[in-house]
Amino acid sequence: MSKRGRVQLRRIEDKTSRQVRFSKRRSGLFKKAFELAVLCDAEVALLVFSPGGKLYEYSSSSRIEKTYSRYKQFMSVEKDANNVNVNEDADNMQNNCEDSSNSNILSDIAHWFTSRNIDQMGAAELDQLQAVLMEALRRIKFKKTQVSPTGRALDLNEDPEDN
Amino acid sequence: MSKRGRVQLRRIEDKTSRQVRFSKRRSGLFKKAFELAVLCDAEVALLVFSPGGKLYEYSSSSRIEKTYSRYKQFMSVEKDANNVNVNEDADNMQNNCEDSSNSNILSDIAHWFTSRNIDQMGAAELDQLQAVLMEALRRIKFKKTQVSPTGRALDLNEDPEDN
DNA sequence: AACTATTCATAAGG
DNA sequence: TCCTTATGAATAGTT
Repeated sequence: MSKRGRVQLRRIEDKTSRQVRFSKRRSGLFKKAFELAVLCDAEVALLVFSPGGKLYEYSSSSRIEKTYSRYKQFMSVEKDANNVNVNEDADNMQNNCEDSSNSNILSDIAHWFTSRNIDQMGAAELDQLQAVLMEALRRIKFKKTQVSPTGRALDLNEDPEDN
Repeated sequence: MSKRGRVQLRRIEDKTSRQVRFSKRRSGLFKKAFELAVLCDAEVALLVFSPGGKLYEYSSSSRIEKTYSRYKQFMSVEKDANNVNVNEDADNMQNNCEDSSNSNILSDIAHWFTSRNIDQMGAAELDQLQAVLMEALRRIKFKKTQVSPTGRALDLNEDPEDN
């Protein structure tokens, strides 16, 4: 008997034993995830792809998507809270308004995309999404008239009103 | 000394010990997740919300979003495979292709929006984002010609065909 | 937060 | 893949 139990924390090169360890550790991990959720009343979502590309999932809530939405929302709130007026060089009231409108629109779109699949949308939702996307495009165009980081001035189909 | 280590698999009622258990088990779980990813070369994403609403996350890939996109894609492929032709009135090969392309584009856009703030993008990124949005709009329009759940056919006059 | 008795997870082998 | 078992790891209860 050689030494058992010890673990070297690096990728197991032998394919067979990697596969075996994956099975064992995967079940252990999912068990722990489940226990954490039950014992501690936590919301847990776990996604695992095996090296072979097979999917294993666990979610303490009804669906992974639900937890992921909560995650996205959490992140966007964090971002909004941290990001308050970072880039202030050539700003004025109007500029600030533009910027925060951009952020809101982006959040809205991100939320749209993650909460719904386009394949499941009806005509009304498609209309709404289309409107939001077009608005986002409008803002991008506007933004392009404001900045030209690569040096060259960008052509503008909207206001030639730069900082 | 009473019996140690033994676990009853149900919610811990005492708030303090639930909190303590949560901390301990959470770090154990994250460690295991990390080890599985490294040892077995798996892709792992883990989201945990504590009962108090605090977020803990781990992803073996660069971002949770990436793994989630893969998950969505996996699911939609599964769905296609299991569900062969469920809503099939006017479908053909091209239709199916369109649908899976939609999913991919949505994931990409969602990822864009959540990983970057438009205010921080340079011209090149704005170009790229604009292209992606326009492609999304194109697909929405295509979709609209296919379905009209509310009865009416939808017109499409907007084409932000410039840069 | 640190300790320790105990249970749990699992590596190696069959 | 499943079973066994020695060993290391995790952790519940205590301080």
